[in-house]
Amino acid sequence: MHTESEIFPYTLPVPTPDGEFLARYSPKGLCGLEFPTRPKARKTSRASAPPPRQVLGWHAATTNALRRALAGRAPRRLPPLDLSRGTDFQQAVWRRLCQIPCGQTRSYTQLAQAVGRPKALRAVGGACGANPIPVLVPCHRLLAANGSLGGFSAGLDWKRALLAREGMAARP
DNA sequence: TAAGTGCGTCGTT
DNA sequence: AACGACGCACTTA
Repeated sequence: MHTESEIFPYTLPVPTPDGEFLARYSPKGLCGLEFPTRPKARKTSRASAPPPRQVLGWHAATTNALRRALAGRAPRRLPPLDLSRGTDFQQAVWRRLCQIPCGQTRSYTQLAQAVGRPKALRAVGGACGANPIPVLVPCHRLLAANGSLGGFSAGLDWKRALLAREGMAARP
């Protein structure tokens, strides 16, 4: 018997000029995105179970959105994002991140205020580090209060590059 | 100015 | 109970 939980998540490659990202799909939508991993063997999608039509549609949206985001342009349309695996606090942070327009930045403090926990700025950093869909959920648009980069799970080079492509300059 | 230290704060493990 | 993708005050060089 095949239940959804046995088949999902589907993992599909996303070829981009920056390398091959990996997109993961739950029954609800895109639930994970991974930066290109260096030399190793690619984690392939389950060959035994071809993705349903719906997932392929989502994946097309993901591919277009990601390529556009990597070029420093706002995606025209996003696949449904499944952020349900996060805590309430994390989901609140992630949703708020999605409201920061391309080409703009906020501070960790500002985001903490925006989710109604003005003193939880450090926890906001933690939530960013747990962001399952980087780039499309733009955690790279959060900078430290003094304008410096702050941190980035995938490496500060990525954060710098993403911001630069959006026309943002990181403070030396 | 730049770099390092200490501490408050709070969600997560 | 310990640990951060923070921020601020303060000390040193």
